[in-house]
Amino acid sequence: MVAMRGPSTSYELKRAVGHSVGYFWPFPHAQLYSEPKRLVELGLLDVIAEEHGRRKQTYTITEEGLSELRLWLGEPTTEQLQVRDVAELKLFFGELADAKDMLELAREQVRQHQQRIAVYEQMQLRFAGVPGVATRMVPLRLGLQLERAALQFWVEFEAENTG
Amino acid sequence: MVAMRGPSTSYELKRAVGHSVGYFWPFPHAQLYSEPKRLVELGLLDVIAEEHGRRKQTYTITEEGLSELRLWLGEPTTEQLQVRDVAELKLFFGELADAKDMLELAREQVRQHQQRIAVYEQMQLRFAGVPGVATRMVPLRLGLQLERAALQFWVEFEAENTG
DNA sequence: AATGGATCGTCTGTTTCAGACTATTGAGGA
DNA sequence: TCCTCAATAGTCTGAAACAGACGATCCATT
Repeated sequence: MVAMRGPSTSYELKRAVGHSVGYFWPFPHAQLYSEPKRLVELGLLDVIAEEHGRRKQTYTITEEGLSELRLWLGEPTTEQLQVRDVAELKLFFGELADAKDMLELAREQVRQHQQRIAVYEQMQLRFAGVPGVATRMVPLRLGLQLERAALQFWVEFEAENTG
Repeated sequence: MVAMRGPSTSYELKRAVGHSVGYFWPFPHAQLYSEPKRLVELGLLDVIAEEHGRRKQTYTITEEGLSELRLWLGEPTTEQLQVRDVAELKLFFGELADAKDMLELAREQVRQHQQRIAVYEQMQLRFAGVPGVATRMVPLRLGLQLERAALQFWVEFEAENTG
């Protein structure tokens, strides 16, 4: 996260993460403050303490940090994709639920996924022309694909279960 | 989870969960032992202590538990779908990585998603004819759709970044 | 009798997480 | 000028989630 935009403060990271990774993999901002500290101790980040009488720490990645990062990028990825979706969880109990409830669930999911897709498409548009950002948009495309797949599923489900 | 199959032990749940929800939303089995206890205290489950000299607790859902469950199923679902995928995370740093590494990442992802899809399709086939299980297969379909979307993405990505 | 696999369950320590809480800064209006 | 409010910057706490080692037991084979 750090390296991509040059030196950053935790707050800046928080914002950057907020509308990128954070969209599909949210995590509490407090970690954006505690993690850098850990990484500094490991020698992977440096602090460029500045202005404002000690508040506002700016971090840069060190050479070592960068090579660690690249190492990680080159490692095989064994973890499976995880999907956490309480809607899907509810689906597991479909038999027990009111048909009405499941239908409402589907409708709501359709709404939410449509909305999310709209947001993603907005982002794509906004950054479409900007040079250099192109590669950063790649993960967004995956997110979009997944959202669309989910949307399609719920639309079908709704159709099947409608009167 | 409990209600769908009638009274169960934690171990049975562990297995059942293992090849259903657990596929896309894994969690440690220890919770399958601690949670029921909590739910018993809340009056949502009953213990049918049996045989084996006190080991092996069998749980049933109570009337109250069932109505709580139904209540939950009827509640609006506000949580967004979460996707945790370290491959996608790595993609965010694509600029910094070796092109080679990203290509290998893509290839590996293609492999993994194909394999996962195969497993899901197997499951679908196996339970295709079995009566009563039909509705239980619904969430699987969503999982399958998502996997296919991911696969498609990585295939495209690989194509774009090859030679 | 010994092995080993499936069953059954506990325990420990670490991470993650949600979200409340505190401060500071800077811009704009009364 | 002073006030207020939003944005910025960061800490803290307690609760859940998590990984994974560990301890038992049962049962079928060798």
